Amino acid sequence: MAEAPTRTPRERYRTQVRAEVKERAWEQIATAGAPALSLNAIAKQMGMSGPALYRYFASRDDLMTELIKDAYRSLADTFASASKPGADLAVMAHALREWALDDPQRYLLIYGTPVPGYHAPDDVTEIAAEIMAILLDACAALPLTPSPGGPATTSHEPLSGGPATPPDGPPATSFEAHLEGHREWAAGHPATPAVLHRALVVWTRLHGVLSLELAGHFTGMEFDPALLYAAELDDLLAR
Amino acid sequence: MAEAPTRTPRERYRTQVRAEVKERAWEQIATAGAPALSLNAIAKQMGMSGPALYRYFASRDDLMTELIKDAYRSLADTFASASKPGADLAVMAHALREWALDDPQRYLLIYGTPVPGYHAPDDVTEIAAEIMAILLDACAALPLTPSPGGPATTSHEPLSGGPATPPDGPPATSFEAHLEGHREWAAGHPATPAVLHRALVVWTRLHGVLSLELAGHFTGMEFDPALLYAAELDDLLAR
DNA sequence: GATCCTTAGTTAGAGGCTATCACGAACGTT
DNA sequence: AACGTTCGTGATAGCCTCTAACTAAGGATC
Repeated sequence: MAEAPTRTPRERYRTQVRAEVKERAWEQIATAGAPALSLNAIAKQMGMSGPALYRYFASRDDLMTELIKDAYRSLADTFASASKPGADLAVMAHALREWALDDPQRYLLIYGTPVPGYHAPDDVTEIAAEIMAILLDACAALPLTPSPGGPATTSHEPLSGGPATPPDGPPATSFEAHLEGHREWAAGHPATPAVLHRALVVWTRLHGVLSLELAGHFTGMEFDPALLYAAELDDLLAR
Repeated sequence: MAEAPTRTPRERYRTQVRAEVKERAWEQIATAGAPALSLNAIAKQMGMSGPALYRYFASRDDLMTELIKDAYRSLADTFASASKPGADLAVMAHALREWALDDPQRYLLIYGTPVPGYHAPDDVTEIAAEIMAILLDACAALPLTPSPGGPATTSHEPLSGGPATPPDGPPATSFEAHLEGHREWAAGHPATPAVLHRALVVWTRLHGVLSLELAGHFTGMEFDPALLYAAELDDLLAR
């Protein structure tokens, strides 16, 4: 979305064309899915013929990765602005859902089926890290009150957070112990293993509900996905 | 996978060719993704030219939906055989993960990005219902021991299961109350709202971890997804 | 066994797509 | 005014899906 500051009228025109191409691309993706995206069709829509667009995008894949980057950027921005005031995880989760429902295919472009060998370019993983940092902040700011964590009945380990394990205490579960030794992905962020665990769980659980909802796996069922999402969020905030 | 019992040698040959086509299709999907599936390429691989395969599959989409159905069938079968003895949810979850990792694109064909307007045919939704029934059985058989559910500190509602709400008691959370009025999707299954909720949560949480892992979103991070999956499963079994 | 019908496979072809190339036209700069 | 850069064109090659007409082979029937 954010192009370089246009100077000459030529650059101005160029960026304007690129933006229009992307716009039409998003329309195509929203209505027919990413695989149906066609540079050719976009060119015809814009009144020019076929190969003209190759002056603006090196290839179809090039356009795709740029769209993916824009999607990440958009997500990071909405995430950032939702966490502005007090880093409330609840409003972030709500913003995430709004953003996803606003354009399901955009969400799925990021979190849906990838092409098997795909490896995201560096600038994209940077934005992903930016998103993760925001999530970590929000999880670190979370009041890790005791709440559940009664005496563990079996070998089952509750998510840490009980009275015996304050937020900055030692890892309370084996996975958090594992995280203590594998936290390079959160390097630069002063988060305890419990916070890392919390962030991962927030991510996977919200994505789990959202993904199935967007893919239409709840359509036959009559319950309201929003309530399931809210229940999961509630459970995440309760512990 | 399960073709009709072949009688005449002609039918025999026909089903054999169809099976080989599907096999090659799965190879293509596994290596290049579903959008790259090409009837033409498969035909050439099999030594015949172009349109020959249209005698066996009405269209590319026809082949695709049949592959999707087979994927569902395969998942339902592994699920069923994993729940045979005592319907242990843990072994089912493990079987699910094994099945998914065995062919990520097959999993993603079911649970990944769909084409926007897609509506699954009836025989597919039937298999999906079959899978859900197995999951519901397993969740109903779960020992819903008290465990967490201490005094709810805020307005947050724990997943029901505390001493005050036995498995067959009244709904303990607002979402479960909602489910009580929207349980047509589990019609024919004598499950309490708490069990329905549990089934949905098992589904979404395991899918959340699995989906992100298969899509490669954990690759940059050094932790072991298997342990996160195990931790989530543990948490599901603990309550 | 000869006939006939069904099925399997062929080539040809329309129309879509990505992508490259060579050419002409417009533009801004010098 | 002349020049080099940039933009758009048509032509072309090579994929793809899918239809149509034709041929060859298989099985059933008389």
